[in-house]
Amino acid sequence: MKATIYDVAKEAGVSIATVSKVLNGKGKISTETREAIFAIMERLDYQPSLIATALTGKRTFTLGLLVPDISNPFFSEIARAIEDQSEQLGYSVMICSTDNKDAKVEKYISLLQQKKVDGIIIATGIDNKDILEQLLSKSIPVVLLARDMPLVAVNTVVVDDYIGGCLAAAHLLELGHRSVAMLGEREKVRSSRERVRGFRQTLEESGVTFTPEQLRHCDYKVEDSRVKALELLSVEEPPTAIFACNDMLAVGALQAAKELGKKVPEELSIVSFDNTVLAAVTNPPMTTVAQPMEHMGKLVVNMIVDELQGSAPVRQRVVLRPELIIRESTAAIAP
Amino acid sequence: MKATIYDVAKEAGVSIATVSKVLNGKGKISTETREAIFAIMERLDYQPSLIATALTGKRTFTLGLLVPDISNPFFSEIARAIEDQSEQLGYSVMICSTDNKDAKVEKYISLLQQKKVDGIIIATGIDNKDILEQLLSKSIPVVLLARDMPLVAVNTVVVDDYIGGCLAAAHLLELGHRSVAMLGEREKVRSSRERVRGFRQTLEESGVTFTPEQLRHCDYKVEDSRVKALELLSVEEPPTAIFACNDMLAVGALQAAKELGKKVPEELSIVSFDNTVLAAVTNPPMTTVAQPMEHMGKLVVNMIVDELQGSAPVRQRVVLRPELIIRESTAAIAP
DNA sequence: ATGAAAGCGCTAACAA
DNA sequence: TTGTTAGCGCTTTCAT
Repeated sequence: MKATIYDVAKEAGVSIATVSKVLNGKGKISTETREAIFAIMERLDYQPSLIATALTGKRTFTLGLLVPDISNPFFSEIARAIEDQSEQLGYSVMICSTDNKDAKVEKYISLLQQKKVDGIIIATGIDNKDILEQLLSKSIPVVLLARDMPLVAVNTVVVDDYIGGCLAAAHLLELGHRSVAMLGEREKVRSSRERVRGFRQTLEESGVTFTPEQLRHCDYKVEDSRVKALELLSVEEPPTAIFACNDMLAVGALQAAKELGKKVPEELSIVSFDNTVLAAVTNPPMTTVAQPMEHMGKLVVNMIVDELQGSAPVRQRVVLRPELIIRESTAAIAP
Repeated sequence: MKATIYDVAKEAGVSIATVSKVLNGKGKISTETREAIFAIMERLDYQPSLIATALTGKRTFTLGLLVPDISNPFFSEIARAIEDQSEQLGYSVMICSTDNKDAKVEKYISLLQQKKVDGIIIATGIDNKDILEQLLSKSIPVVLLARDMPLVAVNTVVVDDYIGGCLAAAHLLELGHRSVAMLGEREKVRSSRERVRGFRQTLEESGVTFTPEQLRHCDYKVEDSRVKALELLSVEEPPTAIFACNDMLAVGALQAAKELGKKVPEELSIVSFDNTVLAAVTNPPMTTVAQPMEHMGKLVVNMIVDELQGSAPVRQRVVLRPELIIRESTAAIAP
């Protein structure tokens, strides 16, 4: 079997307490025994059991990450950022794909608690806020990422969706577009609504009208957005630009344009949101409102670890500024 | 604090042994006390600590997953499949992105062992096979996924890369292509070499020559493959088709074609490998050799869990057949 | 049908 | 400087 602290102690002719001390660099231990013990640990290939450690009340050094779907590029990119920072700080991360189903959320949350994870990062939608509130009462650090529940007092890291919408609109306006459309996510998605709001408001401030018919809500599927984009483009006087709420939806718009024989960006400009790998890979490469994913991931694990360290600050809500990345899917309208 | 088994026992006026038994449905317990105990567990919102359970020698119900990079669509899609099957079977999964660095691999493996994961799925490259051999001596189930180390006796799930290469060549041949090129991964990547081998052999069997100059090795970056594709296409008599070793490289080829003003598929056919979301999202959608990712994920966790259940079969190597998905990036050569 | 007690591997007082 | 001992929360004989 694997060597335990007892094996090391016996082999070194000391008590387990001594071994434990050198292991944790605590107490006063003579250099000789310390060295000897290290040597023996090495020789026995001793690895302290984190399970046992955790049982004595210490951390498990594991974080839970709830996302809708880890195979969605946005979340897998975020996950990578979170994993990297976690690893830096000595933590591992457990991924949980919820498909945005409350039932799965509840199941995973309870599982994570049983596994005594040190903190939970929630990047998935939760319809029933009671689930979240109950979790918060459990004295385990929780941070919402890329999701917002303004009515709940919980640490949050989000991008400023409203500004993102503004950025997209301003860019299009600057290129001379006056007739634009938008592809949003389902209505209940808050961030999508905010993007719409910023987009619309910026347009209207420039005297460009944006009516409900110029907005379509889609599922997160290119097929759906393709169809919706087709609708948007098949009217009497089609828009010259489309703002899609995320990269995947923008792909659908791109396909619709191709289907209609419209050249992008010459005949139709498209701007997306997120800046995942998808945006860089389309043809043409997509102009997009980028979310600072690495930064978000880093921040969110730092917040959790800070809270664990006791330096528990007041509940905070960090709002990051998105950034417009101009690539080749947008152009000035033909004169 | 959280309720423990002691709280439940006390509340029910029984011993913790009894509670433990009803918890695990073991031993003989009168229906009355059983019901009573369940009621109390409910009321106290009692959740057994999996840490404590694990310490008594049982499973941790956690699997480790080593991938090069979880933000790479191929691996995030595989991860999703693994997560789903794990969840079905009651396991959680811990992700570890190694960047294909042996040092990170070693670090993560040791960490996973300390956390007493029940099994490890390795979908990352390992240069030094000693690392793997040492792990295998540890009596913890290990399965290699989408990676091959023929010299090591370890359970493996892979796709038949050779056949994949054949499929791509056969498709191109059938469309009339006689002058083709290929974008591979770095030479040390075994699966890439196999794809090349199948591709070349099928061509040669049809009397089509395939020389070393028609093959370029790339890093996993669209920028690199774009450059290499540009080279391939900038010769006297450029190929009429390119087979890229994975979807990302195919994107680079697509960009190169565009840069040269070559229409895909009219003037250049492209076939890729993997069938991740990228292949579906390009313009035109990519013809690709698909890996059965969901199936691979499912299989690999089943193998681990079977081994844990003691039904330990002999070491096996499961080779899945890839499948050609024809989309719009390939066409017959102009007459 | 139920309970007492040992043990899983480690940490943390408190002694010595 | 080092050792003794009591937990942490649960499982599992072995008694009763």
